[in-house]
Amino acid sequence: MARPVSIRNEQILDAARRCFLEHGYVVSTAAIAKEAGVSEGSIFKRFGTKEKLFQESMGLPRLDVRALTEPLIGEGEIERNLEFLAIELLKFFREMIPRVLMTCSQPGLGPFDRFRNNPQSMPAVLLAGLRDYFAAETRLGRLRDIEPEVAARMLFAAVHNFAFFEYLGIAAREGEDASTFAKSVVDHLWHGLKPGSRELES
Amino acid sequence: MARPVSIRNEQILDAARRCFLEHGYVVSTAAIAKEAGVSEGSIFKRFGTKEKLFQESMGLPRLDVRALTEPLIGEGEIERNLEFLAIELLKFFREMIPRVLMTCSQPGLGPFDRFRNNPQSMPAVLLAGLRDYFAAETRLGRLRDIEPEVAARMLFAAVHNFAFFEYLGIAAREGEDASTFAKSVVDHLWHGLKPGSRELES
Amino acid sequence: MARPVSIRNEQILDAARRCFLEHGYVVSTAAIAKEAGVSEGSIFKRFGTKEKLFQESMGLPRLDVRALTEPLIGEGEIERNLEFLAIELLKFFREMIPRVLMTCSQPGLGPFDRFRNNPQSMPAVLLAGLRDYFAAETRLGRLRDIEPEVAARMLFAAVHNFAFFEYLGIAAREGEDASTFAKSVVDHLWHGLKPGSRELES
Amino acid sequence: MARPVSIRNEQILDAARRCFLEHGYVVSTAAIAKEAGVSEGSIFKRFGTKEKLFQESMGLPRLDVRALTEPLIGEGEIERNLEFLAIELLKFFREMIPRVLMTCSQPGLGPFDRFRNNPQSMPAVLLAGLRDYFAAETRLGRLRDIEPEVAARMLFAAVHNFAFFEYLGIAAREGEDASTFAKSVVDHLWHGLKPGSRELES
DNA sequence: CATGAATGAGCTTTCATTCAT
DNA sequence: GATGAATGAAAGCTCATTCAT
Repeated sequence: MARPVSIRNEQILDAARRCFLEHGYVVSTAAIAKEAGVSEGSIFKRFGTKEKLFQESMGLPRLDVRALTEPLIGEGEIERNLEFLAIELLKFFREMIPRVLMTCSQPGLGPFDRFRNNPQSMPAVLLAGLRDYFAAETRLGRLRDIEPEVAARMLFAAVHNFAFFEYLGIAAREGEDASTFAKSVVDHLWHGLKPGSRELES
Repeated sequence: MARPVSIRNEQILDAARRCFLEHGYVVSTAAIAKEAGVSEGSIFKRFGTKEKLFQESMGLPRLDVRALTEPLIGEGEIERNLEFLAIELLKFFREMIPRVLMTCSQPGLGPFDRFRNNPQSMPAVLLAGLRDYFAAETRLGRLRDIEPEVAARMLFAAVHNFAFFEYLGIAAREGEDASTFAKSVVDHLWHGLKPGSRELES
Repeated sequence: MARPVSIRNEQILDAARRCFLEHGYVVSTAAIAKEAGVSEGSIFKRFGTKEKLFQESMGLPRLDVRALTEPLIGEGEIERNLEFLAIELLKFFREMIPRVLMTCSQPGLGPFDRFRNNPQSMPAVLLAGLRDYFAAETRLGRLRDIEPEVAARMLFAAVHNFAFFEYLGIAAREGEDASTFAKSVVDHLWHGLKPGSRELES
Repeated sequence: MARPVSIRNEQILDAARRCFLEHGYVVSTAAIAKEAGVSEGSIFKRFGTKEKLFQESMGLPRLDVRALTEPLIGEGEIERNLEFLAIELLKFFREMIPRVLMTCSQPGLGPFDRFRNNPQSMPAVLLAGLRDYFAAETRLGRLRDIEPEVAARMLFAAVHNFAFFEYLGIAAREGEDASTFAKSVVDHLWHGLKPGSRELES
């Protein structure tokens, strides 16, 4: 009986996300409304305030890391598994990093409250998932007796940094693509830097 | 003959830095003036616009990485050297990261223009310095025949990530301190993850 | 469907005109908003900048002088016709002069650009209209063989000066009203100053 | 014994006049100081406020019209005398008009208070001087029995209008110079517009 | 439900004026 | 006397939010 909704929330959130990422929090709600093709009134009917709109549009995606790692435990070559995980992580980071960086600009709105000492926060959960994978493989003897937290962190950090530099346009290495990077990182992580360590393999 | 200058630029820049980092770019110039203990007029006399003030106050510190690495080449244990470098990097990142993140919130003012494809940008120079150190040690045979770019990036990434998580308050590991972290990272990077690689040492 | 417009542009322009004429360009937009009974925001929504508002509110009225002169050609007594034109011109100048003077205060916004060497500008068109009337009457032999530009200019100038003095409150002659002034001017212009020229009539 | 004054008031007033005439009252005191080559402080030491500076720098020049007219009474041809007076008036108006127009923009500062109903004001005095000349010549029978106020006003108005249009850049007539204009005006004023009035001369 | 006109608080910026030297 | 650094009040303008339709 009532008039049906004709504007989808996603339509507004997508536009808001584009605007915020391009211009920062200071972009005007009028600009967002125009980008979304709706009236300013509609935005406020739905989201109440600009802050709420910002938070919702900058909401972090989730990655079910356990769904990725569990099938790998004890299966295949570890190096291949790690490369696979690196690539998957990278896809995720490419989406996440711009949003995290943008929200960092608004302390109080930002991820600070959500992240601070919160083991349920997305990065903490993600890291825990990786750590559990390394722990499982260690228990199976497929890895040296390492600290799984540290190994997980190093893989995570390498990929995070790659995505971060990519986003900022920092030219770390000429024409480096993601898969080459993943292979190199895993190779170095696997064999270590110590001289002689690789040669002993044969 | 005229009234002498009684307000140092640093006094304003420090206040601006504190305000921007605490509240984001949206903090008002009035608040900055109050924090600095000067009039708004004085701020604009010195810096012209809020944008300029933001850029100057968020200006990135430089780290002379070669001054750190050069004395290390061929000297002492590599692992100790890497731990030392990690700690120094961390000190630097703790200062730099908040500024980079904050400026990322204002595309157009931000580091984007300064970073994009610019091999003279601070992160690129820093990374190059580390790479050269790894290359030098490799040439001396003190490292396995690795890709120095990759090794440098992995160290850089690990420290960067540590500082990043620290800033965001992400609880990666209970009560982990910097020096412990550095030791662990270097240990894993040195020996690698491959089973058996450490035991062969003895 | 949206809220209907409830503020007419004229409402703002009239208020702006009153304020500018009373206090000069330096009057604040806040004062204009108050005078108009609207918010400052509404003024800027409509006119963009104070400059634009000034220009629009000080826009010069037009006088269709040909519509006035054409019915007069060859009809009635010339002296009466000229008195009629003087009175009409005066009405127009009373509205126009304050605006021209006010805009002269803002070189760059003022009438300078619109007037300079522009034969389509209001004063030029007005003068041309008068000149054509004098030329037409001269062709009909109802005027001495004069230069119509000069005659037109003299009538125009006399009325312009009357309005100018009136606006500035310069007491040129005790208690002189417009119609008396018009009669006197036309009389002197018609008969000239030369002695004996009038007496010959009878 | 005391330090001698090293800045002349004229230096400041000239600069102020140039600035006000070019940019209007809104020009900043800083700009005036720069133009004058002195410090802002010095301006305020001398003139107290911007308003006072404006008024002093826009002060109207005086013309001793009686000194011009009295030698002419009863001497030479009237037409030549009137042309001479027109040219002298024009020189004066060229200096005066920009200042009057500029001050009109600041009601309250402007000439309003000085002009309003003030028979001692410069324009009133000027006009009275001209009127007395016409009256004197009329008494001598060298003019038709006219109203001297009106004749004076017509001459004054014609020259005023010429200077006014010149200042605004209004193209009244192609390539008209001052002396031609003066001759034409006096000729028309002298002989009048009535047909036949000239021919009777011979 | 959707609109966009209207608002007013608050922003950045300017600038006349003061003051320490 | 002369300077120009410093001020702070107020300006022009923006924009998140409300509201009448």
